[in-house]
Amino acid sequence: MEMTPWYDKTDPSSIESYGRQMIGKTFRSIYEGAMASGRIHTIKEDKATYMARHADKNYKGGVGNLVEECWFGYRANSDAQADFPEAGVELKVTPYVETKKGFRAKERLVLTMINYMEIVKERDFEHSHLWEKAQLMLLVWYLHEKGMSDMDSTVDFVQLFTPPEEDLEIIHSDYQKIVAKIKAGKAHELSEGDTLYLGACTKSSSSKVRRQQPFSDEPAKPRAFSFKNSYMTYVLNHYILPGKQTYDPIIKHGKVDDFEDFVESRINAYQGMSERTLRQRFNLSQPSKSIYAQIVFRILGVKGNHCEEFEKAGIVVKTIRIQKNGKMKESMSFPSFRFQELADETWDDSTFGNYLRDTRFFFVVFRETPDGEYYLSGCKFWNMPYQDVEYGVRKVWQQTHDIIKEGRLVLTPDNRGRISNNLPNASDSPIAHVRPHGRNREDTYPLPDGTHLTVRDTGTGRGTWPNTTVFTKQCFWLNNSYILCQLKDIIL
DNA sequence: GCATGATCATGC
DNA sequence: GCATGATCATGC
Repeated sequence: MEMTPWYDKTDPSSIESYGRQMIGKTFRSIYEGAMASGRIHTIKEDKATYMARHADKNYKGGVGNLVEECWFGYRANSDAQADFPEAGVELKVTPYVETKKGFRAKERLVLTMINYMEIVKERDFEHSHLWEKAQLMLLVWYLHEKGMSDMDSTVDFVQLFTPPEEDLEIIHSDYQKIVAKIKAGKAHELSEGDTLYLGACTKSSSSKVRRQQPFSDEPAKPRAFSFKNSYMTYVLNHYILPGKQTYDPIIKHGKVDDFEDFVESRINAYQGMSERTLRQRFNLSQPSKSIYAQIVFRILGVKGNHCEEFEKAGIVVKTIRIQKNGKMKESMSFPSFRFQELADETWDDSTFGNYLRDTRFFFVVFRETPDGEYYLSGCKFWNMPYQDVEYGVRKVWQQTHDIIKEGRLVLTPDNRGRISNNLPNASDSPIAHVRPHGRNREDTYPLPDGTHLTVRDTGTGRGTWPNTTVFTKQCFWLNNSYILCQLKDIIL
């Protein structure tokens, strides 16, 4: 068997070029190669045990440990120290997935645990433990395919990565926001949506575990610094994969003190202008449904309805119209869910729960005046407060989940051709509800295997609706009254 | 006037 | 063609 040349562990580019020789190999073959070479002495287990352990979804080390042991030949450890201390390089083996729209990172990239008691003593970002870990990483990407063991995935890309200067500004201020929250005794209220590229993600073996924090008696969930999924998706598409289209950045050159402050003040410079005036100002032709979003992006000086920073941060722009009567006309909808997927999830790793935990929103508010025109009135970055997600939305989610999973869905046809259901309504919760969201009633998803709809016999319903195993697409909505309440501080 | 079921419209 | 954001419509 051919011996792969060893590498210089003090030299980043040597580590990278040695790492590149993994490209095209499966993790299984990396293991087999290591065993055949007789070079690796740290693995005492037999093949079957080792394989089973590393292929286990619950074994967090997974293929990362395998690469460390079998390719680079050092024993995997969870030391706080860098993986290649002499070179200052951290090894990260990370999956990506294929979607209908291209490729995205499968996960956030976990960098290092946050030690609440110690981090508040750190001098500054440049001297932080985090920066030590994140300033130079060897990213090893593999495609995760559904239903396939990662052992059979091949290494596709290997590349040294340092966050570019313009990202560093934002990462730096994310770090400060997280530390400030801990210093304010609010470690238990940390949320991934608080920040832009760098997040404080939960990290523990069970959702019950709690850690001590320095300035409050309230125990907090253990968390780690991570690059958000949206950021890693951008890194993958922008720096790793060739030929991906890019979006305009808002900050084109120079530095700004704080990204969000900058964006808010840009928008606020147009406060008080009507939709019509803004449309003329930016040469936008006929008003359409997306006119308000178009205005926002034109003000921010970017083409299209996307921008680089929002993509990286996973920021979702929501334009909000408040009517003369002071109410929001509509609640806020989200993508419809697949019933089977919802039934298979638990709250802690639910699609909707994670979306709310991870997403930062940028609300831009237009208000209707007595003349019937809408005027730009203000804006704010927002993410849902911890309690509202974990108690308020959770209740609605759980109720919906249980009804679908247990096959307790009941439809009641009325005498005007409409069919009501027993999923949580807006009047059942101050925060969220469930409503249809498809092309029309016939736009459906299948119900979980073995369940079907119960149609209540109301006299009009009998025999009208066949026993069916599909149901009109539904989604979670945030109540308009709730959103309005969250906007209180910017609505004069 | 609101709640809720139903549907439209745009962009990818 | 569909996902997603946005909006309509009507009975209570």
